[in-house]
Amino acid sequence: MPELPEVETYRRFIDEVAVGQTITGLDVFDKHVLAVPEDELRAALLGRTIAGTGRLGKNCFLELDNGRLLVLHFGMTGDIGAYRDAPDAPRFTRVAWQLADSGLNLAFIDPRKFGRIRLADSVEAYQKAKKLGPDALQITPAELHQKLSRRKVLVKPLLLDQGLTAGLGNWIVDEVLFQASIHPERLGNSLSEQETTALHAAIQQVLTTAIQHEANYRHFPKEFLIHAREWDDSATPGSDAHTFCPRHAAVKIAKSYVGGRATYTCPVCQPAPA
DNA sequence: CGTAATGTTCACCT
DNA sequence: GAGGTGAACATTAC
Repeated sequence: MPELPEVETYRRFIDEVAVGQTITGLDVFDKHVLAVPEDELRAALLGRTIAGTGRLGKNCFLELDNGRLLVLHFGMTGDIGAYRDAPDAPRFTRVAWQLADSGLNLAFIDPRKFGRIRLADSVEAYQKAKKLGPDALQITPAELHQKLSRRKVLVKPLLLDQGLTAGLGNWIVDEVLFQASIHPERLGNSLSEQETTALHAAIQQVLTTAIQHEANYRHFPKEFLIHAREWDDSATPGSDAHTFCPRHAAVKIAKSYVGGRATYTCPVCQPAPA
């Protein structure tokens, strides 16, 4: 799940559950998701109070009272949760933090274990170390245009590149390109300023809409392409209406692979480059 | 049983 | 260096 809107939703959850709380315990059920030695993590966290939260792209920050950061990246299947008693720990909880005041445990849940937990000295240091570009909600139209226009690369992989802008994932890139009527195989340097402007507006619109719906894709507006993705089949068995373009009732959404990733497009809305 | 999967990274090739 | 391709990671769910 975790693209920018999910991570923002997790951040808000952590903000409500954990800010102001002191960390009194760390449970590591599977150290595979730790990118720092467990001892170091324990020493850095125990007794510290969570002063606030932050987010950059798909990375979530818990700001400690000494200025350091606990950084959560959720990989492909990560999630966040809370529980009071050990038997109630969500399935696939890999790490949990005991919060003194509420008695709750904050859970890092990750079935596939591609997520990672690390420490950082500051957002800037982390951003530099991981070579992350500006957050997808912060990048300006001019910046986006400049970055795209310098590269002779397919626009879809470009938008997925966290160094160009941070936070866009596979589903959202497809949605954004559909909303902006741009084919994913257009080259970055082939986009007009007008197209980049439309792209920027689509990024803003899709992300803010997704966040409003707490990243629950099934609640997205019906003019969103996302409903054409295969996973919606299981949500609405027997119906195939959703496999058509929201703007062209007779046009089937096409599935292909761009940059090695499953890609959905409307052949009419998004004409392939010559 | 086979297949695909929301992310990231690295090796290897042109 | 730039860009493309494919695999690997670990595991579930369909």
